[in-house]
Amino acid sequence: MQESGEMYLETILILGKRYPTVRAVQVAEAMGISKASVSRALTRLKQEGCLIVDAQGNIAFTERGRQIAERIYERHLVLTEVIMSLGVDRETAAADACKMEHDISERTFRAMQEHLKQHSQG
Amino acid sequence: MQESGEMYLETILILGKRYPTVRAVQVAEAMGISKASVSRALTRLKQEGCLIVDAQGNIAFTERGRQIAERIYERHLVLTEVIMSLGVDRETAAADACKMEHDISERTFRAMQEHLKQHSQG
DNA sequence: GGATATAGTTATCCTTGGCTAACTTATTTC
DNA sequence: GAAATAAGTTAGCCAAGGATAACTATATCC
Repeated sequence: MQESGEMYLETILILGKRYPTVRAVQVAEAMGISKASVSRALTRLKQEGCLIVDAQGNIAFTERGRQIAERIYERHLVLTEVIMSLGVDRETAAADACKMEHDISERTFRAMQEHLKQHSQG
Repeated sequence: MQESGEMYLETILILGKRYPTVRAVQVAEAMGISKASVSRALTRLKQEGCLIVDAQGNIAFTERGRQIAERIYERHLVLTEVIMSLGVDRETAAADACKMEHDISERTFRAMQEHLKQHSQG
């Protein structure tokens, strides 16, 4: 799974928390890219078994797709908090988290999460 | 400057610390990519005013190129230490630092560096 | 000094991931 | 129900950044 695929899945997950249904045009709007690009990306993500799109154009996750999306979204939230705990403003922290969430190892992510727990509870 | 350009410059900087001269073939070897790819990348980096290659094939930095290389290399070293300070092994930390070094904002980087200072000095 | 090694370049191809333009298909709305 | 709007797809373009293959140029080794 490439960074861009993960970004699509994460965006769809977040849209799904706000709206009863999610369609391609909302993804394009949310990500600030053309609907042509979204259309092609959705085709790839369907082929990769991450998404299902019904006849009405409603986008749904497969189990695999949901797992990837939730993993990335959890990383996004935790990494944003970790960076903010160092004194960085929320907007900068979120932007940096959005890059890091795709890159870092499970080990480093868990270590950062653990560090946050220690320092937010203590 | 794209991530890949930064990786070339960082690699050349590190090779320059170990060897009196640096040539394309060493860069290819160090990065594990073909010399054709290196050749084309060096052409781009020359055009962007980051590198100079003499008639013998020796690669040298311009001021601009050196600044980019050193900025990334400093990030690499500091981020590796930051991640290791969370209990992650050096190899994993270095691999993650290698991704993060290209992505994160100056603000977040400095905050991480500051955090490391506090916690290493005690 | 001629054959082999090594180094570097060029041409061509691939994939990813953007774009616009043009088309089709739905859905509204009068 | 016809026209207009919205949604989605397809085709073709671009740049980045990899790859091979084939070539040139330069060392090095009998």
